[in-house]
Amino acid sequence: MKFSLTHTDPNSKARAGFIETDHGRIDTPIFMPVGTAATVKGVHQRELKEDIKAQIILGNTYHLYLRPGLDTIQKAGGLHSFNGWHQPILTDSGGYQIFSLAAQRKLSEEGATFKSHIDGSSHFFSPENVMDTQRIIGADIIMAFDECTPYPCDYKYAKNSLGLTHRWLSRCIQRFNETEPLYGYQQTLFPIVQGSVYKDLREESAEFIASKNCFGNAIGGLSVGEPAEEMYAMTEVVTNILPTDKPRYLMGVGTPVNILENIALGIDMFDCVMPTRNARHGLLFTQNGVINIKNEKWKNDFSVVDESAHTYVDTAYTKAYLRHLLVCNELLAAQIASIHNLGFYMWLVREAGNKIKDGTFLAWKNKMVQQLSQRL
RNA sequence: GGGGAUAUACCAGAGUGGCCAAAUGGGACAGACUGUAAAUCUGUUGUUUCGACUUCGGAGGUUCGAAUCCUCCUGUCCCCA
Repeated sequence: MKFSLTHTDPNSKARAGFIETDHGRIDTPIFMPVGTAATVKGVHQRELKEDIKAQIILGNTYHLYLRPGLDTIQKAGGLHSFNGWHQPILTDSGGYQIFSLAAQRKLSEEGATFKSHIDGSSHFFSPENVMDTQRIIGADIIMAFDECTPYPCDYKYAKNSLGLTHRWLSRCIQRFNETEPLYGYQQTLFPIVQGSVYKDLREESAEFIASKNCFGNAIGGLSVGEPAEEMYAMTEVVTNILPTDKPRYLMGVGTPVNILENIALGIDMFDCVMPTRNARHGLLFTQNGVINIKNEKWKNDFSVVDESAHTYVDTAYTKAYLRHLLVCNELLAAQIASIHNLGFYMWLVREAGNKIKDGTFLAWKNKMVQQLSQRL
């Protein structure tokens, strides 16, 4: 696996480049659609590749471990073979589930005990078995097992949690280095910076993570409810420390504006459920602002979904029709809206890359940030 | 022709003397959603100058007090002939 940084923006810390993996190339900056349960909800792999132009998607260790289970994934020959997506995949480790399923887990030095959200059964995740599990799932990029702290989070908790995440990271790296990929292609491990919204903890964490000299580095524990300004402040603190010659992944971010602002701070990789979840709930992202397609105002608007036409659905259907499908709770609504939103997100990061390459990123970003926040 | 039932907000439907401007669904209208327990969740849905005011098919009556009890009228449904 190889990361090449080809362009840096003279007016900001934005960068452009590409990652080469055994499943293909990833241009950065990149957005990675989230496909928790081995599918990006509502979207065919073919649409992901050909219409949306996704280059890498996510999967989730916790969800895939519970269903269909590791035995099935291994028999399938790994996640790529199982779901028919033969481009790069990244798996989250379950660290986010420590945050989102907090009521159903117990943390210890050794690891985390979970109650399954499906049937209530108990399961134990440790840095070691999460590495083994991600070997079996077989993603190209796998994530360290961390604790994603909530917001707000008091300093003492954040500090203790950070220590645990760091100790877990050392164990993750050791296990990762002791094991081999199962399916004949390379895997790489990304460690995760934590530290909540505390500058000194973020600095400490970024330095520790950088010292591990992994292929790429991630920032976690943000976009969990904190004001955007705090998110940006923490990103900046961390990107000032992380090495420039390695990709930086800001986990779970975000809105189109969040993505542009964080690209400007030197982030290369993003993922977020927002384009797909909000699509299912009727929110469309466009370069002129956000549309709540369920609103009555669109009932008789027979203009196309999005004149920008980043994907075929944008001109194949009208706003009035998409609104109708959503109001009727038709499955096609989720599909159209998801393809649209993901196509828009992919266009956004692609365009950001183009602007970085031709040196006009900052002005373009500032103009876009104004437009994107509008409510249509 | 005889007997019985029923009428509640946009719809369906609870409520059968005061705690009722009226449960609950649905619909409608808004809002939320950031490493997915999410095709989910939340709010509003008579008027209002926020103190009140006018409502439960219509008219009248009983009562301190009526969606609730009584009388008549109107509509709808069911059974028998």
